[in-house]
This record gives sequence, C-alpha cells and structure tokens, in this order.
Amino acid sequence: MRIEQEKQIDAREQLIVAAQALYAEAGVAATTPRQVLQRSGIGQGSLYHHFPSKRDLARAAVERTAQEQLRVAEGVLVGDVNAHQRIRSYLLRDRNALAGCRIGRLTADEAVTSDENLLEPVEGYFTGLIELLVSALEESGMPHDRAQDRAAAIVAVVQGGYVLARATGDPERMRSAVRGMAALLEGDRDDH
Amino acid sequence: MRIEQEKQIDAREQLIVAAQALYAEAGVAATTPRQVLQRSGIGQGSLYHHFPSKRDLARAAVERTAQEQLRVAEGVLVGDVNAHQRIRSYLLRDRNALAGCRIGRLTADEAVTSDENLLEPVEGYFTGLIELLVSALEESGMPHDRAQDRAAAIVAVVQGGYVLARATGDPERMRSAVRGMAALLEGDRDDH
DNA sequence: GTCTATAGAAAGATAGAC
DNA sequence: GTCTATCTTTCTATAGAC
Repeated sequence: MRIEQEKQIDAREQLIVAAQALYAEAGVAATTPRQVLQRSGIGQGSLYHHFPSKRDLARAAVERTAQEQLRVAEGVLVGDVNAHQRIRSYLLRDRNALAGCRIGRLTADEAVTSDENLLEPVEGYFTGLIELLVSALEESGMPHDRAQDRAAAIVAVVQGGYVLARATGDPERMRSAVRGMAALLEGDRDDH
Repeated sequence: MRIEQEKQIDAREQLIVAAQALYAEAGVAATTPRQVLQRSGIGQGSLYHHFPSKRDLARAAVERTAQEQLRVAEGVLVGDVNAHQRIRSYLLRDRNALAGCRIGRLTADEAVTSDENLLEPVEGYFTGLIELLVSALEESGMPHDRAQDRAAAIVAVVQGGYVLARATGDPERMRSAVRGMAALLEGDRDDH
C-alpha cells in the first residue's frame, strides 16, 4: 500500500523531471513524448496514464520550473543586506548565458504561446520577479511608478542578455549588457 | 527569355516572402513547408526546385529579415540629430511588443540554434545593431569599453521588453522596461 | 499502474508528367 | 520550372496484455 503509492509518485515525478531537463535544452514544442520516455526510462503507456496529453505533462513541468526559478530569485532578492546590494547581486550573478533562460525562452515557444495554461506559469514567474525587485527598490524610498519601470528594465536586461549571448554564441555579451546596466544603476554618467 | 527569367525570380521571391511572414508569426521550426506553399500559392515541387531543403529556404528568409531589420535600425540610429536623441528615439520607438522581435525570437528556435548557417544572420543583426549604438555613444565622447557595455544593455532591454510583453500578454510591460532604461540614461537617479 | 505494440495523422522530401 | 501524386519517417495518442 505504502510502497505502491510511492511508485505512483515516482513515475509521475520522473516524467516531470525528464521533461524539465529536455525543455531547458530544446524547448517544449521541440521535445517529443518519446524523448521524455527515453530519458526518464518510463514506458510508453505510463505517460498517458499520468497525463492525458503532452500538453498536460508540459503544464506540470513548466509550472515546476517556474516555481523553482522564482524561488532562486527570492534567495538573492530577499534578505537583510541593503537593497541596492541585493539588486546588484541579482543583476551580476553567474548565469549559464548560452543555455538561455528556462522560462524566458518559452515566450518564443509555439507550444507555450498557443496554450493559455502553459503561458500562465510563465507570466507568474515574471510578475513575481518584478514584484521582488519593486519591493527592493521601494525600500530605498523610490516611488512606486519609477520602481515598476526600473524593475522591468532590470528583468529585461537579463532576458535580453541571454538573447545576445545565444545569438552571438558568446557569454561575454550577456555580461557586457548587465555590466552596462549595473553602471547606470550606480549613477555612472558621462560626467564621471 | 526576359519573361521566363522574371517568373523564376518571382516564384523564389514569393516563397521567401511567405516564409518570412510565417517565421514572424510562429518561428522557423514550427513553420512547415506545406504552410509556406499554401501562403505563397506556389506548388509543392517548386520549393524543392529552388531550395534543396527546408533549411535552405529558412536561410534565405532569415537573412532577408535580418538585413531588413538592421536597415530599419540604421534609419533611426544614423543621422544628423544629436546622438543622445537618436538613441532615445530607438529605445522608445513604437513596437509590436506582443509579436516579439523577428530576429531575437529566433535565438530560442530549435531549427535556428541547431544550424550554424541560420544563426549567422542572427548574430550579424545583433553585432551590427550594437555597433550602430556604440558609434552613437562614442559621438558623445564615451570611452569605447563603456560604450560597448551600454550599447549591449540598450539592445538587451529592448529584447527583454519583448519577452516581458509576450509572457504577460501586456504590451505595456515592454514600454515600462524601455521607459525605465530611458530614465536611467537621462541620469534620473535617486537624488533627483 | 506499467508495459509493448501499433494506430492514425502530419511531417520533410522525392518522382515523374507536363 | 512548375505541377500533382506519393514515399518515408516521425509525431501524438490508443489498445490491450500483464
């Protein structure tokens, strides 16, 4: 009884984990159920026992990844050190630039944009991330509207940095972009 | 003789134009040869007469789009008005945010990233765009290294703005991001 | 619940008449 | 050069034994 229940959880779990990894490598649309089965070592019929369709597996996997990634951002953006430092850390933190953002890349994925259920966790990730940054910026006394715009700009630079790195095949392009943003946030203007 | 030559050019041309439109809507990997034929009104065999494979058509269409888009950017970033104004115009110009960047989106497209020939024009677009911005920034006397970083940051904010807009289904998210960046470029700091 | 085997549709590409 | 018809492969999903 106990053991059987664990088996259930495990098979479903392994499918989700395998899907997450494959989505990170190639995206949702480009990942086939066959690949998920092969990577997870689960049999053909089991996928369709746990998930009615490929889309339902995708929903579970994307939702999981979005939650995990937002949790990571929280780790950097919430804390006791001063807000400016936390934001700077978020901006300049080490990233696998050539892999792209696991969530951001999905906004160009046909399978995701054509399915409201798949887009929802993606939206949740970005609104959550912007909220974290807005809170940090407001700690320094910045008015809400300006904090919103600045937070959006910071998130956008990171996302665009991934795009630049992948387009050029050069991770340094992303570092250059976030460095440029960090300099602006330091008030590093022409008269310096 | 003359007429036959024009026919050749036309069929090939129509295939490229149809492919460009479909790639802008759904990406390269998600666009099938059948769709290109249907949209162009060209027959099945003609595609494979003009292009050995789907990839070769994609190369021609992506290259064309990259050139066209870079030409548009040149129109805004090169000229007689002062450099700061040109950069500001580029950043704040009207964009179809929900459609995404025709070139930037391709960095998440399996068909593109897995093919060096398809990635090349994408890289060319971004390096060209950054060069245009670096030139404009250097006009104001900014040192090369800082201009590089700032140019990358500006391009990245635009690309990330598209990502935010598509993720949330809200074009205002992109406007917010570029507004945040424009404010930083104006030296709009906490002490203002 | 999990498996193997396979159905049914759509993909990329080719054949061969005109 | 262009067309229609068709081949082969791979996709998503189902069937049915265990």
